[in-house]
Amino acid sequence: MRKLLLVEDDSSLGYLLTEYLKMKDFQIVWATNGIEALEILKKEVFDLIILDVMMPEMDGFTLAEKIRDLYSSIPFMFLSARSLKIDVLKGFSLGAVDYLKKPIDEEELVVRVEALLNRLNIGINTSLQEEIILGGYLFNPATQELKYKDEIISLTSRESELLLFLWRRKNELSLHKDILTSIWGENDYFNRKSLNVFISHLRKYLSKDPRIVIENVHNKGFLLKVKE
Amino acid sequence: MRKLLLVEDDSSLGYLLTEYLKMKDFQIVWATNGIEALEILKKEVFDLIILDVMMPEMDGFTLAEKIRDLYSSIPFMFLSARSLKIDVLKGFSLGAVDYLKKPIDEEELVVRVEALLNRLNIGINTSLQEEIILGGYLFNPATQELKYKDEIISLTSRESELLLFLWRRKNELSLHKDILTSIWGENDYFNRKSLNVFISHLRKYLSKDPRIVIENVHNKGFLLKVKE
DNA sequence: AAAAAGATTAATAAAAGGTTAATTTTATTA
DNA sequence: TAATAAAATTAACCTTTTATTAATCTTTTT
Repeated sequence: MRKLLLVEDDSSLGYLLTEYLKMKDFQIVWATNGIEALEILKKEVFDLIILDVMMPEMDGFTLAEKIRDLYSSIPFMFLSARSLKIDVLKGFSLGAVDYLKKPIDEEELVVRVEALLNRLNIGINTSLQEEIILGGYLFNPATQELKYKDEIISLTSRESELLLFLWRRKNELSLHKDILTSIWGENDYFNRKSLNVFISHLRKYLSKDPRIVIENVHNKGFLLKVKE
Repeated sequence: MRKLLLVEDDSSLGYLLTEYLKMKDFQIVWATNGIEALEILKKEVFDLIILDVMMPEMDGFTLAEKIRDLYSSIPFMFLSARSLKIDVLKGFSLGAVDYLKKPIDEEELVVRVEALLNRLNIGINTSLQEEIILGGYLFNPATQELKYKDEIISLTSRESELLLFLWRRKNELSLHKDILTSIWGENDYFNRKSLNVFISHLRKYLSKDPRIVIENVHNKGFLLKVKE
């Protein structure tokens, strides 16, 4: 889970943002001033810090400088009512990854934070084609590859479609009828024979991990079981 | 040097931003519409794309979708007079790294672009010498040259475009459909035959380094694998 | 035990892919 | 503008891959 530190002295805005970000599945710690923020940073690790600029005692810019010097790798962004150009430029010159002008729209804040963390964590060359974890196997439906340790098994289109179909209903029964009409287009005697052949292929490929099994329910269909 | 593609139909704003960004030591190419932008992207590599949202013919959101599907690794940001929340959210949901509301302040644009490039991908897409490292090869899409040690292979335009296309989606599947519609313009039987010929050429050129291979996924597409 | 359904391996034919060469198109230059 | 060169497309031919069908054996159900 992504963990954020919010530094905001205004208690109503602080509370609102904290609750909203929690709802959006962020882990969030709220500090009400700079000193507290620095104390928290000594003990915990964060993915991103969100700083208000105008705060009593220590303003956000000063705090950002300290954070940058002490923990240079943690990205931070500003929230500010001061939307003067000079302030925005100052924010970025201190190394901010973003500068949001108040009034803050919580939804916009969330999508910006997500865009930032996605880029930062996952990196530039992240594939949109994701891999499915299947016990000790990795299955990539886009490239039709099934990996087990160093070994790569190239699946055919039908094999890949069938495995994906079963995986989407894993631990649930997939009816012959549904598989055949969805993948083959027609539910008849010959296609059903064909389905048996492909089930057999998949079982062979998946035999390296006993936690992954394709079970038959007599006269009903098949079932991809993924154990614990 | 960092290389940007600006897509902006308004000529005075386009000119202003182009000149300003040049002054700030960016290499910048300005396209006035989506079609032109896609043509340029076939031949050149960029670190960041800046898109206007409201444009005739093809709007920025539609263009962004195409860019994301074809060249998933290039970050893009929006410039827009439409500051409605729904537009900002749409921009980020398409995968934008930032969304700036017009009127644009050039200085703020520059610091945001710099912050992005510093954080995200310094020198990932365009290296200083503009050359792409491909195992033991150096590929320069601008000069269409592929170097291996002392040897220089001159690629034709098609060969170069195809290699660039595959490289931008390296280790991911590039669908026949996407390659053909992007490079040939039309996805038909004959162009697909032609594609096979060019794949064959590239494989021959790239055969000196076994870490670089072009794999086929039957009935789906091709995949440039760059190992370790 | 008989009949039906399922599993597995192998054989076959169709489609897709790979490669080289010939032909057409496009660009260059004399 | 005609001759030449280069590039892209099309053709021809061969190889590989794939889905289907067949053949045979095993399991399940009644």
